[in-house]
Amino acid sequence: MRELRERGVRVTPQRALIWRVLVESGDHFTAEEVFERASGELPGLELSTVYRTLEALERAGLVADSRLPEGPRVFEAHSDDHSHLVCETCGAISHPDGETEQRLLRTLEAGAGGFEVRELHVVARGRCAGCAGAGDRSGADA
Amino acid sequence: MRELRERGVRVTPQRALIWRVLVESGDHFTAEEVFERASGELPGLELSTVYRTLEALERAGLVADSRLPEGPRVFEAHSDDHSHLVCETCGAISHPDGETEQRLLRTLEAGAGGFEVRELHVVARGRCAGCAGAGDRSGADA
DNA sequence: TGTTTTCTGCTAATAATTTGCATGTGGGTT
DNA sequence: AACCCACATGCAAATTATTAGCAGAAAACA
Repeated sequence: MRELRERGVRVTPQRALIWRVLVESGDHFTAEEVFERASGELPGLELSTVYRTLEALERAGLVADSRLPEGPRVFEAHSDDHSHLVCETCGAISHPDGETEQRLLRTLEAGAGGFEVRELHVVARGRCAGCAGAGDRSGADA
Repeated sequence: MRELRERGVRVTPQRALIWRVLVESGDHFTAEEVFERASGELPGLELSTVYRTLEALERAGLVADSRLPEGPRVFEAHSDDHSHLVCETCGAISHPDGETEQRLLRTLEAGAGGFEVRELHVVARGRCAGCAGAGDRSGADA
């Protein structure tokens, strides 16, 4: 867990584990989900510790969080993007690629009349390629 | 308040008032803020009623809500856009114009590899034209 | 190894939102 | 104009998500 130390985050078993959970899955989890996964490997772990760790990792720039239109906050190992594609059919969350993100940013700044964007969060809800292809009409809310 | 009735929303003094508060201000409010403004005119109004009313108006398509990266949900009289420019200096929330929104949508769909976007939420944090122009360095967090 | 600083578990607090229930009322009906 | 009844409201309490306080434990570093 050199990665953490380098960023000035004190390494503890809890932090190393939580970080590993996020990195290995590469997925988005709520604090509760992180807690479930991590406490399997480290019984006695507390949810409040998970929150504090996620906060520490965020301060260090290692983790990012988003508020989707519904449900609690989701956390993920940091990537510079803050854009999410949420599939309403299967629940999967994915990211558009970096170039698309850049285009979104430029598009927005071009049309926002002098607003200087520092941070851009995009959440699209709809159907992922898989679900759209599969049950084109049938699987709409299965 | 014909507008409400037409949309199948039963009209009560509470609902008419809450709707008026949102429409007249044209602004974004938290449930708490709506409550404060409305209960000035209708003492006895309850916060839970505000929540239930906002929910009813949302179901009817008259109100939209967003979850900004921080703070409680904000509600506004419905406009088809779900994009917000949040000024970190003065706190103002504005919208990009409809054309920009359309462009954002097309940009995203073009780059999202088959994801079908049904609803797009964009939140940009930064500085509005006014604040960026005014205190270019001084007013950064005033 | 000792010291200092910072985490962690545990418990309790807070903030935001939702729910249950008895009563009251909008608005179509007679 | 009185009547009905599904639905809304006030009020209180429950839930959910997140944060905070504190005493003991354990990292980092001399």
